[in-house]
Amino acid sequence: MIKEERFELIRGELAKKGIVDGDELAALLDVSRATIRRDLDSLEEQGLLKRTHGGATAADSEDELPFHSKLAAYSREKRAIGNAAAERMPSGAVIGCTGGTTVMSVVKALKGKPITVVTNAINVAMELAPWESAQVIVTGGTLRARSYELVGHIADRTLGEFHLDIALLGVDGIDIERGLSTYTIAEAHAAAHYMSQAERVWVVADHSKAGKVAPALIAPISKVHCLVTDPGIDPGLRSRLEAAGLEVVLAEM
Amino acid sequence: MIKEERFELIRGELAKKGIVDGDELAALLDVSRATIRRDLDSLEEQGLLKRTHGGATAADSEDELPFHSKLAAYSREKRAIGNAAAERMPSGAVIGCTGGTTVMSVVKALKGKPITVVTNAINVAMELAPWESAQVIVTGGTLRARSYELVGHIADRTLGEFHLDIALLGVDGIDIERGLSTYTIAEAHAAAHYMSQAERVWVVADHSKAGKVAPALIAPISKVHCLVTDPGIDPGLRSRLEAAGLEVVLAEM
DNA sequence: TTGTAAACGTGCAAAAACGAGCATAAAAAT
DNA sequence: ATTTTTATGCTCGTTTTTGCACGTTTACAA
Repeated sequence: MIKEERFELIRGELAKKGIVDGDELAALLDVSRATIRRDLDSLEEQGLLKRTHGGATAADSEDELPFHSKLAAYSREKRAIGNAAAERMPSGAVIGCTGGTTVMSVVKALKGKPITVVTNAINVAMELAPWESAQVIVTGGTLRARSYELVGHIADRTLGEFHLDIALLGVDGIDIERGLSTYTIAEAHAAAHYMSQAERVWVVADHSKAGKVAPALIAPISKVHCLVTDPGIDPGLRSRLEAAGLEVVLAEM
Repeated sequence: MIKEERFELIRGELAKKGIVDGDELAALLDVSRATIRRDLDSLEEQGLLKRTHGGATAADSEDELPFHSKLAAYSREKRAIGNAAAERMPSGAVIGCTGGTTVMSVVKALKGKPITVVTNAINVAMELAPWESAQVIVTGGTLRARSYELVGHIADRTLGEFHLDIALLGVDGIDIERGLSTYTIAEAHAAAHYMSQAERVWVVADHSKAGKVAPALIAPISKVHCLVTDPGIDPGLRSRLEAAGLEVVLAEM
């Protein structure tokens, strides 16, 4: 029996029982405990399980969170932006939220506020689920692979039934000429739909997005009422954005 | 038996009974009282329970994790049921899923299988999000407070647009006379709707639900094709269920 | 309030598990 | 065929965990 074969069996046992015992594995696979320990070490290094004394437990099944990696970038700035945006959010507002890590920071800071949230991002909904203060409406739709956003005609139809006080958008690019943009058409479409249903449009983005243009265009700057970003934004760009009639809020850090 | 295994069983007992006795645990786990006391100390430090003289009670700060605590009750049985149900799930099937911890166990075991899942539970959707093998459709709707289920006319309308191969239901009670039942009307309504859209109905429930009747009735036993449960079910009850034309699958533990 | 029995905590010794190093055996490369 | 690499099992010293003993504290009832 080769190593990979053992790895497979160990993972199988782990999936079946949740907890494995070193002695049992040694007997089951007919190898020494030393080998089992080395195997468990390897598997732990791959993040497939968590070692304990005497065996191992299933790793907290956050196997592939494509968001965790992104969250690391500018996380300080995102947190500050989240707090600033949440602070300015009026109680009782009906808010439409796209997905995205910056929007998630705002949602986290909104905990406990009496608001209504309409969203097509299930991670936003999950975050608010334990809090009775917020009423949460999920649009429904098809879950985009490796994302947490719902898209398609179901999402569109549901969103069309709501009037929003504020559309809260996270974007990948914000530019004077080209306006708001993001990486995928589906996200751009959802963002544009939120804007069309909303009284006011707030954009949250760290300063690295300012001046950038991503492939999928959403809308011109003129449609945006407020941008919440961090103090790292270029002052000249900020002036031009304000000259375009956009309120720019700099989060305190 | 390793320490983590004891921890899990202690949490399970706690979730089942709400209060545990040190002597009972010592007898059940076949370790000394000193070890039990040390275990309880550890678990208290993790905030998973509250120590008392002679044992421990469930921690009351369940605001943050309304789900984790529930998961502990019969977690071994639920995992076994999840594996058994997932194994019997045909590739490519279109499955409708309610929420509930037992259904979540099945969904976790379905990782990597090529299936289509229609669900009104956002935690189910979150679990499947990283896996490209599954196509996930979320019904949308209003998020029930402190739960992860979407309800209301949006959920109904979306669900009505789908034909399901299998309705996968988690219930709180399954009884010969009264049929399937659950704790809230909203959940019962959702479950009944899944049933009406599905070719076949599978119910997953640990043996503690067998013979019980919860307040909100869903449907009679005759509408169910298959029950996946654990070997702890009363043999007489099992016979009567099978006599009623229901296939009963006992998960291997 | 006071007595009593059960439970608690601490110190200590035994047992189990761990990590590191080394020798052997198998596999791969030369 | 021989060398190099890799994998496995074993030993030994160290760390962690467990069980027991004993004095102290707590809960319950008279």
